[in-house]
Amino acid sequence: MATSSEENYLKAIWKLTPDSEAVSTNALAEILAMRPASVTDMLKKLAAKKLIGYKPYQGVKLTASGRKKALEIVRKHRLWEVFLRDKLGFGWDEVHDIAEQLEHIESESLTDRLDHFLGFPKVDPHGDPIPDKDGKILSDTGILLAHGTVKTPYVVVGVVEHSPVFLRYLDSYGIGLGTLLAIDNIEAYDLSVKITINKKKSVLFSHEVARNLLVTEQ
Amino acid sequence: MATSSEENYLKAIWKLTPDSEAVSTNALAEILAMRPASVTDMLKKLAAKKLIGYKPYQGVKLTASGRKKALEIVRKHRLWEVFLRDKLGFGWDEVHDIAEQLEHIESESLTDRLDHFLGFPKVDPHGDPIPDKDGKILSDTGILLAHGTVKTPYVVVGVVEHSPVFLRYLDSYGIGLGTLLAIDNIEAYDLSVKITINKKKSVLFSHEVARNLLVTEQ
DNA sequence: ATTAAAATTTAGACTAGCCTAAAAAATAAT
DNA sequence: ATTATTTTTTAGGCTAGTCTAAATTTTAAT
Ligand SMILES: [Mn+2]
Ligand SMILES: [Mn+2]
Ligand SMILES: [Mn+2]
Ligand SMILES: [Mn+2]
Repeated sequence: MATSSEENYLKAIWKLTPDSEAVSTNALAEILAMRPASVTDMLKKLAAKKLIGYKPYQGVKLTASGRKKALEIVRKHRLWEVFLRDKLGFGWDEVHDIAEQLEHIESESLTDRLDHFLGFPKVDPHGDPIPDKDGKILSDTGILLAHGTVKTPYVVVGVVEHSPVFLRYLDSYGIGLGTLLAIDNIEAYDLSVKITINKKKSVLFSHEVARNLLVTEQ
Repeated sequence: MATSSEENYLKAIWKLTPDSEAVSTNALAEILAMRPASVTDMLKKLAAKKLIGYKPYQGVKLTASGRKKALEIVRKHRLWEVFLRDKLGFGWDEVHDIAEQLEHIESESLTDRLDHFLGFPKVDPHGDPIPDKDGKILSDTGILLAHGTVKTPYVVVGVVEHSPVFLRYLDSYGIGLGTLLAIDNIEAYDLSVKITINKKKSVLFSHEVARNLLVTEQ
């Protein structure tokens, strides 16, 4: 029904406003790595298909059916990421690019059988929640480690930044989903943080790292 | 590198002449369900990329690199078919259409990990051999049941016709890869065959069915 | 050897999806 | 309230991949 390109636009709009606020043409062009003029063209097509609400110069919003479609793509993307890691042994830094292709495979039964095969996972390898068959999706849990308090025991539940280079950096410290972290202290000067990983080694992270890690207490 | 469309053309050429004979424009148009004029256009593009040898009015042949590329697609297609049946539980009548999409996913490591995950299968759900990483592929085994002799014990190793309707017809008789068949007799009038399935029930098949079943002795 | 038929290519057109450059509208600054 | 800046849209252009209709070439039939 929808082309890969259309699906990428819908997903991008959803990512920018999971709660269906208005999104600007430039913001879309930015994350799609495309020119604003191209975005305007596509927005007209999506509007003609009633997948978005679009008034010139006013930004766009997903319609109910557009949001449903976007969540289908997100669901497929995240399920495939789980498959790639759990079944094929890819690292969390490798799964995204391949899932970008796999998310466009069209077959409802494929998606549902995959979900079943994977044991109905709740989150993907980056801790992001996986929408269910009906498009229901849990809200992201966790706070930024950068907003955490000293001495509180935390567990990593997700990442904000998804770039392979960041993920591999975390790998190099043995940090992944489920890793226990505690803040030893926060340096007032540059907000860098001293962290104890898994109750063992203590290391220093920049604020940049701390505000890209999602954690929950306990 | 190659587009999905280009890949489909290369695969179609390979299917028409696995041994790299010349293929006609019309034959390609036929199996690609496209117009000859469109095929001519694409042949020029493939020739420019040195994937085929093309002389106007003379038909086309795959070059070594074109054949390699074609076999990569066939490898991916057949591996995904195995995945869909073995891991997700799809029937052999359902896997082809989904594999038509999955075969275009680009990632060498994905293909190789999938192969490993599946236990390096030798044949796909229809009995067709799966090319290895280097493009080596076994020649099809088996003879047509229609060419078989009475009373010889045969085992089904493949199908010629791949249509879901034919495959489901076989399902309805409990016939799949590995099923034991014996020809009780061949009717001289219309070449219909009386067959014993798995040494149990005996049924009558048209010649049409018999020449779409591949079997080997014993 | 001509002529007829079939196969193939060429010519011209269309859509999707992108682009650049210019125009228009909205927003921010004076 | 103008003017300047930023955002967005319009206009026109390009490529890939398809199509129809017409021309050309090859093959088959007389
Ligand atoms: Mn991802
Ligand atoms: Mn993810
Ligand atoms: Mn197939
Ligand atoms: Mn097959």
